[in-house]
Amino acid sequence: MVLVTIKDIAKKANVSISTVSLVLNNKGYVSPETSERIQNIINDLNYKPLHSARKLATRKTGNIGYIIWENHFSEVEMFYSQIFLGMEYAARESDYYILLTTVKEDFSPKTDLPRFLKYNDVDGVVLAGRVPHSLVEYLDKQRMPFVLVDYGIPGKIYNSVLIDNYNGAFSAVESLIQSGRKRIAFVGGTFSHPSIKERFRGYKEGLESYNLISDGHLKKYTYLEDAETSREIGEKGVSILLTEKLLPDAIFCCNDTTALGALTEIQRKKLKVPQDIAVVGFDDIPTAAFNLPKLSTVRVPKLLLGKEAFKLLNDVIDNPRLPAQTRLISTEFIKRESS
Amino acid sequence: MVLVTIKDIAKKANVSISTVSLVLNNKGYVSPETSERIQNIINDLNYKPLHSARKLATRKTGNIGYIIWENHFSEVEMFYSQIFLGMEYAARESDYYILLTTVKEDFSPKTDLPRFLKYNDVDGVVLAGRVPHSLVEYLDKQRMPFVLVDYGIPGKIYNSVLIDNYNGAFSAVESLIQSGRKRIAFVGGTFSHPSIKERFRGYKEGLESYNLISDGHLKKYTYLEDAETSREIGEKGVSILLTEKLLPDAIFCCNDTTALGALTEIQRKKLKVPQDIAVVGFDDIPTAAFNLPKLSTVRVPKLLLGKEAFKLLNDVIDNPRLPAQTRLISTEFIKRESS
DNA sequence: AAAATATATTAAAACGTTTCGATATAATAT
DNA sequence: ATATTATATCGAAACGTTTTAATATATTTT
Repeated sequence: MVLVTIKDIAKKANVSISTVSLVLNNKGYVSPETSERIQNIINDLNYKPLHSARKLATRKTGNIGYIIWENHFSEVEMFYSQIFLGMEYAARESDYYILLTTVKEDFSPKTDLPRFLKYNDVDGVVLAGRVPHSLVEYLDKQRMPFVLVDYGIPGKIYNSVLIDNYNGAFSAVESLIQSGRKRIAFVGGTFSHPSIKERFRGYKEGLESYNLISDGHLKKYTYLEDAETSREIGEKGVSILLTEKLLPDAIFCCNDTTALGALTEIQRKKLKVPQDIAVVGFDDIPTAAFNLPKLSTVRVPKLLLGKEAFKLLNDVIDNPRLPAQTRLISTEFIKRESS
Repeated sequence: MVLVTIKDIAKKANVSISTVSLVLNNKGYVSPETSERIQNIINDLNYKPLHSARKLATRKTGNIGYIIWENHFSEVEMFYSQIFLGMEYAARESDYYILLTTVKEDFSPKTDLPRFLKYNDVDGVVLAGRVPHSLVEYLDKQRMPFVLVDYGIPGKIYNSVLIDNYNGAFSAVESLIQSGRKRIAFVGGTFSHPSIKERFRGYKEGLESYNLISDGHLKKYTYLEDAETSREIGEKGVSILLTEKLLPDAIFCCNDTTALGALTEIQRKKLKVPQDIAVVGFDDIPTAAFNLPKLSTVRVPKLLLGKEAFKLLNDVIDNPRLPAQTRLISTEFIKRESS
């Protein structure tokens, strides 16, 4: 027998197809005895309902899309793969499959639409990280349920799962202060990314609440470059900060990648970490723990981000008219060797 | 109008559903005029055939699975994500979606089968890297078409796409020799992985063909540890090799991760790379280019691996009785700062 | 005791395709 | 002119589910 169908089960159980379908979806009324009998036969014959038939009947696709910026998947970052994995874990408890695809920086909805959107093969979409605004607008217009992860578009409110960047940064700075650091610098990239803006705010207000921010502090001890975050930015930032007469004694970087760049540059300048300068990052990418010295950082629970995004998306799919909501995921400061 | 169906197209074009289907799949005979007329209407109404209906009728799932070992996805390695991306690119030219999932080390077919296998939701599977043998046997027994990427099972011949590890290693060693190195060491991990075995063979025969391998050379200058490759192995390997009276002047590592570990340990011992010791890795993971010094390595074209795996799997799906074949992907030596 | 409701099961329609075989005409070979 | 073959189109069945409405019986409420 090549394929066991619902018909086979029905025949063997001496019931109609409908009844089998009812126990399959446990809907409606079916007596406990019949139900059990059918269940047993299903197990015996190892029957699995054919997805495509089911989808055709229910008019669902059973897929959800996961879209990230191509560079985020190609480059060093494991960040977005972890979010995906979190989603995949959550999806395993459900009937959904996740289709992962990437979009290019210069995305245009006319020409570059991911296949699963073009062919209507998903019931909803998760977008992680910086992502083309035109894509988000497109989804919104099409009334395709979607959730943003670790990103937001200024002036717009969408369903999203965000990192508690502010408190994460605040606690990192606080830890530096408590270990005696006084001149804490900031190195960061693209301010257009709201996460980074928030991290900067956490940094600033952390200093303020300990009265460690004098006039001109930010001017002296802040290096911001309007580019995608990278090791280079970290290196450049440090080499500029180290020209100050009064060296910073700690650097808070907008993420781990930047922090790793900062570390190499500091070491290249023959300074000791953490003795001369402490460094802390943000994200807790795997490399952070392997680096020398091991990088102190703010851990972002990536799997949880993915899981929460999946759950939120499901809520949105089930109830598309819900007002947009934001779920905040909190972080944890991890003290290692660099601070 | 909520959903455009083939019926709508047929009605508007004054033809039968069958004819529309024929142009959709360009099969059978349909006059150029009718065909064009139908095409235009399809475009006008932006009609997309419903996947689930199509799948139901054709008895295909339209999916292919991509399975990797969980650690390979969670850890630092971007290697397997890149292979996935190569597949995804190739899939975009086709009708297939790719379902990515991970399996655990202690996999058992009874309990841990990926959903898409359990529910028969894929037409074939690509397995990348080290992967549970029981899974491969299961697929083989089920006659599920599959392709191994960068892995093989001793004594078995399966459809696979492999890296030309031997020649890659050979050329790396050759390059070291040509830049004057004489005492070239090898540091590596799990010999149970056939790729590493091959890399070792390339290393050894490279030395032999230049007569650089004296009695006892391998004993002195080889560090092998039977564990998953890691930075730690690189560090440990170096710290042991550096106890030799006659220090090696170059180290060929079985992959970049190991090489990065080797580099940190060498630098920790206050030796200069490449002046005192040259280091070369294998794979060309993104970090290799960002490290200090930049790591010389053997580039493995990961996207190509993925693409080729996808193509081979398609061939196997179309013609399941084909004898198993192996496609070898060649590498390229990338000279950077570490050699 | 009748009416209303809860429980249990089913037949048949619907979901949107592909494909097989039938039919009809046009072009080519005998 | 007749028989073959190539071209063009279509009707109807099939793919394996879910769902709606109908039917029948059992239980509860009036």
